[in-house]
Amino acid sequence: MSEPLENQPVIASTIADTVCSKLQNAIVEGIIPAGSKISEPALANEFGISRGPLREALSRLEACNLIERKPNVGARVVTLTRQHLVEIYFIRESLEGLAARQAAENMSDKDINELDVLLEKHQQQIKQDQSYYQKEGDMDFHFRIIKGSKNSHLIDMFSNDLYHLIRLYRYQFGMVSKRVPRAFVEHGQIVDAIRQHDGELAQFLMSRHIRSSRINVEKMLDEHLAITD
Amino acid sequence: MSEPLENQPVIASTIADTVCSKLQNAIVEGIIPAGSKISEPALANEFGISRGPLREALSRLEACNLIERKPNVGARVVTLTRQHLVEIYFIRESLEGLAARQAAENMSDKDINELDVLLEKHQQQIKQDQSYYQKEGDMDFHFRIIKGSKNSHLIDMFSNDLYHLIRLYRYQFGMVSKRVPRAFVEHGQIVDAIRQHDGELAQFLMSRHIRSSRINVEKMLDEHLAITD
DNA sequence: CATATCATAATTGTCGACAATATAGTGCTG
DNA sequence: CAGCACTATATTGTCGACAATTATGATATG
Repeated sequence: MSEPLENQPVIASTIADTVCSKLQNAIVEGIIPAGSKISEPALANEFGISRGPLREALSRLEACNLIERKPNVGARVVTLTRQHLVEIYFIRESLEGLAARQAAENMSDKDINELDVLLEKHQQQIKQDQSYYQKEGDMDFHFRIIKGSKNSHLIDMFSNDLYHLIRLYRYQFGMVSKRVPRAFVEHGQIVDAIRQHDGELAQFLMSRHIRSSRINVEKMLDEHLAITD
Repeated sequence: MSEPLENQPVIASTIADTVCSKLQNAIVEGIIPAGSKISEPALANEFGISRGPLREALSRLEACNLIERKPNVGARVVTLTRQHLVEIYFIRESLEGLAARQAAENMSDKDINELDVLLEKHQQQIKQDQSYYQKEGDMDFHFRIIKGSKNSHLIDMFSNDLYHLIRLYRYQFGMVSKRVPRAFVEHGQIVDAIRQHDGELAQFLMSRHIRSSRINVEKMLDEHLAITD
């Protein structure tokens, strides 16, 4: 982590906000490695700010579960474990199922058309840069559905917590999956269900989509661990 | 809010932690009213602390969605709305369904026995103080199931976010429901399903349990609003 | 009288220093 | 040489003061 953390794109108003966003990206991208200790004086110095706003930023990082803090000891970037990843998948299977259902009930035709546009864009991306799609494109789609649910608390939970963790694991475990084409097809099915305002079907498809993804990831992790160990 | 906020029971290590807990209770119990503005100097003074740790506490309150903060403007206690409450119920229906399923899969016999004890205790409480049961007893049960899932991230999400919001709405909207006996029976059914390690059934029962509760609350709110408006 | 403008006051954001706690290293003892 | 105690160092927690921003209120103007 001897890299320029202080120049990373972001638009915010308070220093704590800015720094928080930069740190989020830095952690997700591994510039600050998982499990590493965070020194307040060092970081504050690196950003050229005081420890006050830095601590505020750390508070928010703790809230989105990117770091863990112990009183009088300090903060560490979370460690990535298979178990934690699987836990998140189960939660997503449940929550995004709900999101899809409510999206089918609450999305306007305009919203849905924009979803179509997104899918089309993704279809192009897949041919070019599977890695990018897998990291960000897929996330775009899922987040769009969440927002489509119009359930503001659900949207909040995602934005503050799961969003960053999902990105974190994607970047750090970053394994290219053969499931990308299949997943893309499933996205299409989900959008179809939403278009027909079939909440039950959308929920079923989304839950199964994420469940399949989880099983795939579990399999890949098992193989990978079997090799590295 | 001219009441003694500073003497409320809590055990923690850092000042920010202590104050955070006290504020959580104060907000839940309405000592600091919903929607009211929070003055940092005033509160810090009331607790006899500096603004530093107070701001740290406010950060955490924001994380558990008890207050909202705008940069350069300040913090307000969240306002309670019917829509928000319903959103939370949908999320609970989804998440606690998952929790019940995983609890059925992961709870030990010892855990389940303790659940039985809890139910027995509740049976006594119902006869004595329905109000207390409805506020805290019911919460105890649901939280116990969450913990039983052994899904640490799920437990975290509840502890930091939903737990306080549920209590908040219970206390502030505090309406006595005729559903208490019925709900208690449903709790028993859920425990039975968990005892048999029937995850699917436990999930179904828990989701339906919360759905029923939501519908009941919606009905009561409609009636109540019809009267007050 | 209502509205806009400006000066004042109050509140939030940020900083640097001090106190309390934990970590690291050294020396001592078995 | 291993393990423990103690000292020294570094880190975190807390405080009070200053800077930047926003809210308030008085005055002037249409």
